[in-house]
Amino acid sequence: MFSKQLIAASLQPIVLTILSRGEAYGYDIMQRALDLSDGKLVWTAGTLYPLMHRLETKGFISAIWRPSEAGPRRKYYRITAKGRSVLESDKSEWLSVHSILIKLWGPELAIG
Amino acid sequence: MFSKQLIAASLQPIVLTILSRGEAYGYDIMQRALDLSDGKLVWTAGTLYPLMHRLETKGFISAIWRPSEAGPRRKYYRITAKGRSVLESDKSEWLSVHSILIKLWGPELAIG
DNA sequence: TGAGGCTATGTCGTACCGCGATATAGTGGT
DNA sequence: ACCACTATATCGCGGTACGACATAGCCTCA
Repeated sequence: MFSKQLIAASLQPIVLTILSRGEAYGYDIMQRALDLSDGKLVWTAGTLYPLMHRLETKGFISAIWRPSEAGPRRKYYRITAKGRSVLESDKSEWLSVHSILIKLWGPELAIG
Repeated sequence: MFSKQLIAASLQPIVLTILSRGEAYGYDIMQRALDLSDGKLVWTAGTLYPLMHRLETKGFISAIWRPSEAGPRRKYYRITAKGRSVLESDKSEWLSVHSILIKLWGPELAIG
């Protein structure tokens, strides 16, 4: 679907944004990303869980184990204050690069 | 400046877009990217030249050596038909991911 | 003459990361 | 009993940004 690089660039902002709306567990986050992208953001467990661990190690999110009503226990994540600040800078970086691309893809005079 | 991942996601589209306007050599491409990003896209030689070699190997660009009027000889690159087609799909992938992010971040950011 | 700076291209090593493969385990349907 | 879905975890491979280093031509200033 999307290139490895594009996935890499959008993974963290998407996960942090989802968590900024409230706590969620890994598998749920995968499903939500799949839904809101019309099936285009196909993450696998080998992609998501290592990312969640990295985000936790860096202090961007925190985790709590909770039993499920039906099925295996779940690890619920919450975004931290540090995570929110990182999300804001991720947003601004993305929008900055986007504006450069739009400028490039616009009229021919975009390049000196 | 920008995260490694964002750089990785935008490098190829930016280089291919610049070359879609006409031939250019590596060092020139670095300078142009620096200019049109107001100094934010700071690529180094260790980033750019291996990329150019990869793009050439993949058949997205082709190269011709030419002497410089003053200074070392230059390797001029041109985008190929395959490269143009890759650029189009890069564009559409980027815009697709962008629209997902904008949707996530809310309509107020879509205006700016 | 020569030292430093800019242009111009190249390679190597390190660190990081997406992702397929694999493992483990609880629950529910046929 | 078997399969599918849920849920988390780890390992290894391949790809890649980037700092460090190497090479070389040209120009300016002392």
